Amino acid sequence: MTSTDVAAHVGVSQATVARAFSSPEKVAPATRKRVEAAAAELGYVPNAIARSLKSQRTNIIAAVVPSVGEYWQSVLTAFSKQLADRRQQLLLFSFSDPAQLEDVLTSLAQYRVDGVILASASIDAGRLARVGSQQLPLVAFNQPAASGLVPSVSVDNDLGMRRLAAHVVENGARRVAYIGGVAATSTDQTRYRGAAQALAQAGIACPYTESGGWAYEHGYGAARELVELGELPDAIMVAGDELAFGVIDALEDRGVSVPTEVMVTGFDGLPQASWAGYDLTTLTQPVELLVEQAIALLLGPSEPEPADIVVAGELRLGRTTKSSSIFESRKDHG
Amino acid sequence: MTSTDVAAHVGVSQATVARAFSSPEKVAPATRKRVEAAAAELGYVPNAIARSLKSQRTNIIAAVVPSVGEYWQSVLTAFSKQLADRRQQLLLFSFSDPAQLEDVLTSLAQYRVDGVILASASIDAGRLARVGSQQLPLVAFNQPAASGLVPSVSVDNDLGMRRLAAHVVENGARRVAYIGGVAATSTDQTRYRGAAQALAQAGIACPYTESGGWAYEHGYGAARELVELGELPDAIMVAGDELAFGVIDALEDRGVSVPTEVMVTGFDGLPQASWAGYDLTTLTQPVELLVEQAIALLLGPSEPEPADIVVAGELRLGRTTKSSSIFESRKDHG
DNA sequence: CTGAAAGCGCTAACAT
DNA sequence: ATGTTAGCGCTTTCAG
Repeated sequence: MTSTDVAAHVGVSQATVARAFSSPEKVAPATRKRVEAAAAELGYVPNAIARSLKSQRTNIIAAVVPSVGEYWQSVLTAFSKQLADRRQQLLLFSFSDPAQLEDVLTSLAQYRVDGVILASASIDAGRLARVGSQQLPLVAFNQPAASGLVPSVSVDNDLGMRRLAAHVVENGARRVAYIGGVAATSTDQTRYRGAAQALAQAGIACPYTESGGWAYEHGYGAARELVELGELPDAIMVAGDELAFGVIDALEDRGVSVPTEVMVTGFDGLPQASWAGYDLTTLTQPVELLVEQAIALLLGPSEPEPADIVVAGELRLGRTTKSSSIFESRKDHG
Repeated sequence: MTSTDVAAHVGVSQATVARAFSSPEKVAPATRKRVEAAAAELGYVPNAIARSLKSQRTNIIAAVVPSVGEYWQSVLTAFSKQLADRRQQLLLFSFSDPAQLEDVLTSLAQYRVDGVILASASIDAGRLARVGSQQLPLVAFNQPAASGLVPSVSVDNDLGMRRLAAHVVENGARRVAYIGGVAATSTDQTRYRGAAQALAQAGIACPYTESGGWAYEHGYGAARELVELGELPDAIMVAGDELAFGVIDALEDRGVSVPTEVMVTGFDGLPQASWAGYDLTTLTQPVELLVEQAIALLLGPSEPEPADIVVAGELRLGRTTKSSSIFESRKDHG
């Protein structure tokens, strides 16, 4: 079914049918009705592919997202929703291994999408710069390393970790351990730096342990090792919520109670952090807002130099740090 | 950058450049090298949009998926991965409200995708039939109601619930309650029927409570009401894992211990079900396998009549039902 | 093996 | 307000 078929059926030119759909105001109401009726009858729908070829706009935004991780899934959902509101579609490119990225970016280039959201901590600066040098509108999502190279939107990792650190210190923590995700990523580095610096100001050290990933298992494993080494700190600051869930479960499996013996903080503000089972103290990322900004950067007029938007998150106080009284009584006795 | 530009640069015809990319074997090795070199230098990548216009294949599969729910996110990830392996892209259409479905299906039609995955419990049979009558290859994912109307792939809800029911009965449950999701959906109905029938065979009733959704909060709310009504059963069978997490947390928040006082079962086998914090007894859906079958149905030769594939899940025994001893001792005393 | 030429279905001047 | 016409970048006969 093409516009030509409909045109023949109605007895107008193909161009009129096309206009009836792409700019209805340019066609007489009566003609438009007849065209619409015929289209409905014949089951005609304009061909977006053909339209794109001519107009050079696809109304498709590509999202390059890691295929795993609770956090990315929530981000994806937000993008998909907000893009739908703007009549854009989301073409999904997920990858599990940074090595696949090359392929992904190649097949992406073929689709002449209107813009790309690059959401992954594990893209190195070199590649980023190369992608950024293309024509294609691009925005890096939550990748501190992208700052300056390409337009980017991130949560304020530094501020967020400082606030979490301040909170555990207020709650009496004197010895703090930090469990990171993947040390090579800029997100991990930025978060750790924020925590370490804030704690240093309170005269507290913050030894870093790399868990090697961002998933539950990684957190679980890292915390188990910490327990086995003995010498548990007052608080464990964890680089991400999913990791933190693993940390909490590992601790409690080994009889270490949270927060009575050890406080735990996360980062991200996943829905599950609010679930009663964990009720995690964390830094909630304003995902909707971040996504909104990213889309604005992508679809809006391109700035002369790459904009870097940093949005503050919100401290969520859960029961994994509610232990001021415990520490105060400890101090009384110590 | 077009094939014509590259052709001019190399000194061959545009057709040769196009062939060098779409069917390299039809072009002399020497020419191909020169074309490839020029393309790399000029940054040329074939335009998939233009290709699709001519070839009538987009290599894009659309997925229509609810925008919320842990389960759908895991399904989406599986699709995205497996489609990438087959060099297909995933165009995502998410919707939060069944009312939006109409719009979604319309914009979907414009993109002339090669196939559609319809994954949502809340599409009524009428609409399904209408969509199915189009040209477009289609597969319904985990929608028992679709069976017979359009090709479909689902987990064996009935068998799964029967096995869970058998398990709780073996573990000594004599009074069982069922917490459903959305009663109007075929998934909910099929699961409940399986549980109710299996329990009936053991002479056990299975009163149904609708929680009104599939999210954590719905499970939490439904369980809270159950507790407030008093009269707790030996086991609560829940229609989905995410609901079950809410149920467990609601019970424990009110001092009802799981599984000592009440056993809980889920359905889906989300990653979180294996997390130590919940360690839920559930029916694990073989998501990878389901997705594989769905893709095969979509991309393979179309059958004369709609195929309905039903795949059995796997029983996962967690600690939310490990309580045989408790019940046995109760029986001793009762 | 390579080139010439005709479209795929639509948009956007331009003309009427 | 509508029709005519020329492409968008590619694939694909058909010749050579």
